[in-house]
This record gives sequence, C-alpha cells and structure tokens, in this order.
Amino acid sequence: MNSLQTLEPALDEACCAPSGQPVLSAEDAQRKALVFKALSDPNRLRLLSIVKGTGDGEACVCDLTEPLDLGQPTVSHHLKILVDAGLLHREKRGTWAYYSLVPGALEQTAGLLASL
Amino acid sequence: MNSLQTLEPALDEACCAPSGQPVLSAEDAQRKALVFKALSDPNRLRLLSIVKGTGDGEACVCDLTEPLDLGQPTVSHHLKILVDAGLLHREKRGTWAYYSLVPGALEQTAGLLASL
DNA sequence: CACATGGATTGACATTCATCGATATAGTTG
DNA sequence: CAACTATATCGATGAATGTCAATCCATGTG
Repeated sequence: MNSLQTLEPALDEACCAPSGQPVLSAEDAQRKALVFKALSDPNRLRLLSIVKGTGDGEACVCDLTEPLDLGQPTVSHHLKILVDAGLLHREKRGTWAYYSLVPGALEQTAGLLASL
Repeated sequence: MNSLQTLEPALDEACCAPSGQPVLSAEDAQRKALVFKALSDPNRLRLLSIVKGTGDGEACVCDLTEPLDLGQPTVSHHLKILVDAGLLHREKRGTWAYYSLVPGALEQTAGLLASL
C-alpha cells in the first residue's frame, strides 16, 4: 500500500530543486476541499445565487424547489451540505425554514484560493 | 429540456458579469461548477500549493508523486483535471512535463464567487 | 384531537470519481 | 536499433455522490 522507496539524488539538474516550501498540509487540504466540494455542484451554486438574489436575503425550501426543478428532499439535502460547509445559515421560523448567506463566507472562501 | 447552446470548455471571463439576471443559469452553473470540482479534491489543492511554492513556479510529475504519496498515474490524472479546468499550464520539455500556475487563474476563480 | 403542510431523514439506485496496476508513447542514451 | 526513463492512457474496482420515492417529524389549523 505504501511503497516508500529511497529515491537517490542521481538526478542533478534534470528535475528541479526540492521544494521544501511550507506546502499545504494534508489536513488543511482536506478541510479546504470540503468547502470547494460544496461548491462543485451546479444546483448548489444556483441555490446560493437564488438566496443571494432574494430581496430580503433569505429563502425557504418551498421557494427553491421550483426554479431548480428538483424534488424537495434533494433540495433539502443540498441545503444541508451548504450549511455544513459554513456557506448558508438556517433559521426555522414556524413551519418554514429560512436559508440565508453567512456574511463574509463567500469572501472568505475566495481568500482560500489566495492562500494556497 | 435544457438547451445547451454554448458549452465551451474555454476559459471563462468572469469579469463584467451582467448581474441583471436574478438567478445563475443552469449552463453558467454547470460551467462554474467544473472549476470548483477541480478544486474539491485535497490532493489537487496540494498539487496547486506545491506548484505555487516552487522557486521557479513550475514542477514536473516526478517532483509531485513523492510529497503526495500517490502513484504516478494518479498524479498525472489529477494534473490533467487541473489543466482542463484552466488552472495549470503544461509544457513538455524533453522527457519531462513541467506544470505551472496559469497567471490570474486563481484570482479569476475567486471572482466567480463574488459574481454568484 | 384529527388533519394538513413544510421540511428533514432514510433507503435504494445509478452515476461519477479516486486510485491502482498494466501498458502505451515519446524522448534520451548507449 | 535497443534499452531506459518520464509521462500519459487504459481497464478495473471500491468509494462517494446526486437523485428520487417513501416516510417521519414538527408546527400549525379545523
């Protein structure tokens, strides 16, 4: 499973210098990948766009199923992924659940790219 | 159902989005999701980080397999995904293939989030 | 309380994906 | 040309994912 072979430096200038830079750790990469994975679905991007485009900045599930042409359980599933990723906020008022953008979440996500 | 008219894998110019339309179209969402899908894997994030952290800004496959602890075919596969997403540039010199960041690609991707 | 409604959860299913081993291709060297 | 090296591609496989139908939970209303 793990073939850790001793690679002798027989290659001089052929391959470039060893990049001993502070490379992204496996844990950080895993954590950042979760956010991008939440953004990697077109329907989830549209959900964010719809929520952002609403006048009051929030929308309930019943408003989101129709424009996406998806079933209610599927929309609810996507919304949960976006909430878990820290992009959306969920607030239940009465029977309805209102979803809104977490302030600064998109900007913070954009910052992840700069800090790669 | 959905008429895909201009589905071009070319690089998108995310600047100057009309922003007149209230909702991200299905085609735009699909296109943007491809870029985030390329970023949704921790190993690919680490690949970008390593390439970015290299002194000369480029790295060959032989430099990337070891720090990721992945097989050469797997690394080559991930690199192809990053190239297809427009994030990496591939240049073959002799036997080696050198990968480098596409200038402005990360910033442009960050802009996708603002134009949601 | 009985019933209706909005939303979340479960289970199933088909598709996609990440990974590896084997192999093919291209450039270099003897 | 033959051998070697670096990389890409192919085929297979196990895991993850998106979707839906059915169901469950919570909160209203008669």
